[in-house]
Amino acid sequence: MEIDFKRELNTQQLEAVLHTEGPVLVIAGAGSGKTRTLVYRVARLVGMGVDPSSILLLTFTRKAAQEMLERAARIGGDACVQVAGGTFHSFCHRMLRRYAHLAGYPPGFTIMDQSDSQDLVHLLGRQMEFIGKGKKFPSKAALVSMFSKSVNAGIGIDQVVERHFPQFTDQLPSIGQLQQAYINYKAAHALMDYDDLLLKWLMILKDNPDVRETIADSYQYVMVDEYQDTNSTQAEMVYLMAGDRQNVMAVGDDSQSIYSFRGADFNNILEFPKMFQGTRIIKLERNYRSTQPNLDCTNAIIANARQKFTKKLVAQRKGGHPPWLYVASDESDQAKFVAARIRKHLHDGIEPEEIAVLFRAAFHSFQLETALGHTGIQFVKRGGMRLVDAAHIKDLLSLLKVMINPLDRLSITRALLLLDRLGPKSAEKIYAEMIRSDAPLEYLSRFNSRAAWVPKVREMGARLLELSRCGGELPEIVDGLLQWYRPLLEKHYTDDYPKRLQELMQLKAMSSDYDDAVEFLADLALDPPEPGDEQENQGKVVLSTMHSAKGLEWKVVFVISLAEGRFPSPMAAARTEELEEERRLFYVAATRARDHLYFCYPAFINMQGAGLMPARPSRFLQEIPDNLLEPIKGRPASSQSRGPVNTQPVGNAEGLEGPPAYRRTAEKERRGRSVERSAGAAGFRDGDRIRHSIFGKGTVSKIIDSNRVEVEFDAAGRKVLHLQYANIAKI
DNA sequence: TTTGCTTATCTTTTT
DNA sequence: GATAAGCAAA
Repeated sequence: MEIDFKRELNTQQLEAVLHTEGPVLVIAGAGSGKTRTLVYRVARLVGMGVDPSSILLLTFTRKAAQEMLERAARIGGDACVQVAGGTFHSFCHRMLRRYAHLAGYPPGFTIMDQSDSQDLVHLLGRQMEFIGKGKKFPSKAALVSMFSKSVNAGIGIDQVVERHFPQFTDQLPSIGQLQQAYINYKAAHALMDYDDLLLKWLMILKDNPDVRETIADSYQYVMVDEYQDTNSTQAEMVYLMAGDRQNVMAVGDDSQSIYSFRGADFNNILEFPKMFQGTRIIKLERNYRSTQPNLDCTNAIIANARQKFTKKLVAQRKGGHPPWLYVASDESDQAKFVAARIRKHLHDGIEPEEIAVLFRAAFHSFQLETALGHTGIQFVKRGGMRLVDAAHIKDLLSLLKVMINPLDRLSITRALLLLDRLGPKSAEKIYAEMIRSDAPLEYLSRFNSRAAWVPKVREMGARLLELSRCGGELPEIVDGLLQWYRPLLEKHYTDDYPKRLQELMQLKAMSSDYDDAVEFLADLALDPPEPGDEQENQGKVVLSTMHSAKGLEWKVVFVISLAEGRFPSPMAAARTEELEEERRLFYVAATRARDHLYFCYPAFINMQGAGLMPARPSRFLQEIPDNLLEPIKGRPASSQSRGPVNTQPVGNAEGLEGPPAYRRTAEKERRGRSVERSAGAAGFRDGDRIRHSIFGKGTVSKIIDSNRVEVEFDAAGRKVLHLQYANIAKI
């Protein structure tokens, strides 16, 4: 798509600022050309002779970064693709590979993705017998999100629990202990989770003026997209990397902040001018995407927000039609309606990839998926379950991980459990013995005991050993693992193994872009493959969660399941802050449409346990004045009227609004915190011989301060270790 | 110790 | 409808 220069430069302010230096904040509404502004600036700078690799462009997804650079290249020349950056996480990862030793990690650290973190927390929780007994305990997902919130908000775990998980207040001591165990384990095994990537890099920037200088020198211009979705760590990082030059350009929209659940704070965008003195603020308030009737409606949605936002959009396009509203009799009727409408639009000549269906949670589209299947309409689904979370993918990856690091406890256990008649107990035992061995894989390949599964274990060990020694290309290695795994796959997933096998082949294909398994695994964690990554999504309708729709647009957009109990999410109903975020989410969803916008909700929804229940329209839908929507008549059988009419039947949606269960437990007495820090007096001296759980034996070569020592490992080289974290002992 | 069966629980959103 | 915990039997 060619970029329309006149459009870009419709404000003189913008034109002026594109040439100048210093901090700039672009506050821009939906469809106002935020991304274009960045693209244009990159192109302009490179066109003016700025070295592209000195421009740092930080975005939210890697795909967004790529797309922007390609667009910039079309205006500013091919050199634009050399611009540095990507996602915050991948950028931090690159920096840490270089500087991790400054934070006490070896450069060969391993990245944990969300599910790795959950698995680890689960394991540790079981070990300390917090998880597993009859008592009610937080799910591993809840625990991980507690730990993450604690890190991102910079507050203690006790406050996180009190504020966001009051139902678990009585278990605070165990939760605190578990958090400490989690932190210790990560440090001792050179593991980093998503938060660590950001945090450790920030720490290095803070503690090392020389690194900070080097970075500030190499990046003359720093640009950040979707600034409303950054957290305070990211904001601070940007500040430090900008150095004295303060050439930072941030672009965002405070009314589109939808990621606070993972630490984003849209106050960042409001505080930007305070952080950077002399910030020029540009507001883009013209909307080039939607038509005025659609915009009137989306403006009405956001107008009800508690917090007043900084701008109101005016459409630049003429004509158009107000959003349609369809009240389906139930979810299957909703699916049929959407499928039929999609068919109509396709018939009218709209390309499939110009049509999207958006919903709050991944499972809301299940019925639609079957309906589309019946009508033969092809689709891709974005959001929800990721490929890398599927059991068979994890199985294969665990084999690869064991090959790289035979002491990776979670992976070795997972791999061993694949074997017949080998259960958790035996796996633990084998692992315990492997740790003590000098060559764990060889040990595995000669494993001896009286159990029936011994030959299988040996076979597995031998295969892993052979592949790790063969020195083949990565795809060959993956193929070798796959051949070993295939019989197990077929046995275990008798009904759908062909599909799973195909996905494994896809994984193998992806690995061919890498020389190194470590790099491959890191990328899988940071940039998990999406179904729509390749050209495959051409010619297919898009089904997407509202979150995954951010930054995208389509000609035709359906927003479905807008019923209380579905949207806003019942999980968010208890807290006004979260409800406000749901409203912004609705705003994001509705502003994705260029021409045709549909809202749908089923008059009856299936609630877990309760069966079919009458549903009211979402509160956000009810807030929209009637004249801004155009109802569509449904089938005769369905109740078509909008509004509270549907709530009259007995046992209506009131059940959804009962007091949240935790209120009751929250009242319970709270026990004092008893999280204790581990004693700090380590007493190491120069020349001490020590042993580290991962790096093996070494000699202390330098005492840096009371917290850190430098160790010369016999095998693993020189490392700086934090005594607080590292698991080392004198020998 | 493993497995297979039953039952409960619960389902946001994602780098 | 998927996943995990609980329990009984091999």
